[in-house]
Amino acid sequence: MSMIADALGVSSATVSNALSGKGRVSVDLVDKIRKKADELGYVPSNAGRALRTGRSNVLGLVLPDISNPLFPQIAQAMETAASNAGYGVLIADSRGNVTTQTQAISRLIERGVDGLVVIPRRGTRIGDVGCPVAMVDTPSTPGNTVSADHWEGGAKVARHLVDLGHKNFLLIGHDPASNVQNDRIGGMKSAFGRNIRHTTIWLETLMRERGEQASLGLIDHLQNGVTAIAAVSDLHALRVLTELQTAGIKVPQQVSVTGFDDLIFSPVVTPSLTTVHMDMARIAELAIAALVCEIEQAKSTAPTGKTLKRTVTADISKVSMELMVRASSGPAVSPDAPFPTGETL
Amino acid sequence: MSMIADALGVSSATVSNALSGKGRVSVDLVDKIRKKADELGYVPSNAGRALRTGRSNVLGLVLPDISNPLFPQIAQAMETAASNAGYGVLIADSRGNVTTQTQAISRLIERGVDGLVVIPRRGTRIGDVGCPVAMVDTPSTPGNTVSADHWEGGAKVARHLVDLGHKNFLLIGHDPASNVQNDRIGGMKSAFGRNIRHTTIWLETLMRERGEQASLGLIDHLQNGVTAIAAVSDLHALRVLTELQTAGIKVPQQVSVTGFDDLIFSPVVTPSLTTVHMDMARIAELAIAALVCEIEQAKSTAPTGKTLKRTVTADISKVSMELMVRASSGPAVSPDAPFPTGETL
DNA sequence: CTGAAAGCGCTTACAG
DNA sequence: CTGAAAGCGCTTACAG
Repeated sequence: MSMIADALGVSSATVSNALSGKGRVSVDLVDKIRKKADELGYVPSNAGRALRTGRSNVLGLVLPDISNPLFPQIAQAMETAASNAGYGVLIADSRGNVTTQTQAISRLIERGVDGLVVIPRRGTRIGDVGCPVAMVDTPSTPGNTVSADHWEGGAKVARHLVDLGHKNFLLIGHDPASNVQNDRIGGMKSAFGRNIRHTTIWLETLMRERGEQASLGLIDHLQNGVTAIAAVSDLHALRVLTELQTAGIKVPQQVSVTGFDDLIFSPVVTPSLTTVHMDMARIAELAIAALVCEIEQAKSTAPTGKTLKRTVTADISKVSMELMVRASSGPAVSPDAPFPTGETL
Repeated sequence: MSMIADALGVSSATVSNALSGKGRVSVDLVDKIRKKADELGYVPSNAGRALRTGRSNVLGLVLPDISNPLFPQIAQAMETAASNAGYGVLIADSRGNVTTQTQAISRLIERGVDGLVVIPRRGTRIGDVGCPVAMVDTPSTPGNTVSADHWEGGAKVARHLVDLGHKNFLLIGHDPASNVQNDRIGGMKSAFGRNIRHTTIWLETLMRERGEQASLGLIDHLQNGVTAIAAVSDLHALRVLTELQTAGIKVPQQVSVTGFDDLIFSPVVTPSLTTVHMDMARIAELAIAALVCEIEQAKSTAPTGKTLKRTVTADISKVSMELMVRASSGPAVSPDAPFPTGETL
């Protein structure tokens, strides 16, 4: 910056003012300075600015464990939203447990992030960490900033299946401690009338009891009259789908299968998976906006002495989910017809 | 820091020396300073340090397009490796095209990263960006720093299938411009003797010609004697697998199917997918190590005036891939037996 | 073994 | 409209 100032015979203060567009500099000088800056390939030093302003323009993104196939969507959406707001994104993986999540958070704080977006591990609460935090989990989680309306999503798939004539459901969850999964399943149940039968199985519990490779016992359920299997994730839906297909059972002719999240493989498998899609871009935008707003306020609070109340954002905290009807769901088999046994049963 | 110094009646220089362990401070003073620092909850300012040392201790990770389901593994491995080396990771998504890749890179540079790990878009070359760059693509790409030995991986699956008696292959790629995919397919072909027949189809080409939903025409190939289908990604293998199953064809009894990358769903589908696994943790470690090494050199180069040659690391630049034999590959159907037609053919 | 001093690159009152 | 000056928090020669 001082090079520009010297080259033009002005002060560095003027250069700073010109480049930041804070006015107070004549138009021609601004032009000359801009030109010179480009010419010299000037790149402002973040460190200098950060030291002076006390803000790094970097946000931290704390993700739960890696195995979540939704991670790409989340990270990409957050990066885009942050970048549009002028922020960079530092990532941290909380690798499963709460301890590493805490460590990850402090590592980010040490790096001087201005705020944190955290996708918490199964509803862990984040204490006060000394900087603004936007939490994205599910509307029912206390402290949640923005998230998809998982409950509504559950209700949507369930209604879709009920409309197709299904009356006997198998609901598949993974982790009974997950708020998101509970909301999805809760939403499904809320859409069932009293003449709908349904049972829920939690894969983690099942696998802990019977081992990783345990069969899901799908066939038994089908013989008990289940005609629709709704999973809380496309990953589980895929597992169900392939297990059924291998047993010679036709989807959706004999059973309908639905998932959640619209994962990358969902549209390309055969039959393509009916699922519920999340508008991650929107969620990220809102989360980042909330964060940036809090950061700005924090800045203005100190000088003015006024403590601005956090804007109540209850009305924008739920982002609607979209039902994607594809090929894996269809009309229920007539309830009178005996269950058509698959060839390898 | 000055608070600690004041509280203890020493200079901030001493506090700095004590905390950084650069010696030159008596043991008891170090102890006292440490204690005080903890007591006051001292967190060193990255900005201050960065401004002074000219290094941010942050690395940039440039990823190609979001749809790559390998992204979680990559990001997580890089974050872990970087974090172990004392670096944070700033992400940037190059969203498809080369222009945004370039923009992403300059954004990271502006944020003051000390180095860049870039997973390039289909073999785009990265020019001089003014900071150390580690590129992870495939050994055959000029300028590649570290990567899995995709060629060897291809050879491994192919050999596995040949050993099972397969003599007629369908090879499935996606993007003919991808170095990685070409190496994988090249490796496969290298393992075929002269009595092996094989044809290759590229999905992107096919879909551009016939539309997104185009059938892969698998049945035709099977009727022409194909007994093994090897894809360059589990995603395509899954597509093939479900398309075959829906057509009533048994995997692996009638056809073997293999993929690449050991994606999250591969072990849980039925039949579980035979695939090739990449040691991302190792690759990330080596990439970060190479980068850190270059960064350190850059630092020491200036004062000493010596220009250290970049260490030749050709011998560690290929990380071996591991064949994961699972349920989707099996013995070839006898070449004499007529192809057993699936029920819906 | 410890301290005084300079300076990394920026921004922001303040004066002119 | 422009400039001189101070200071953000650290580290690093250099003196003592």
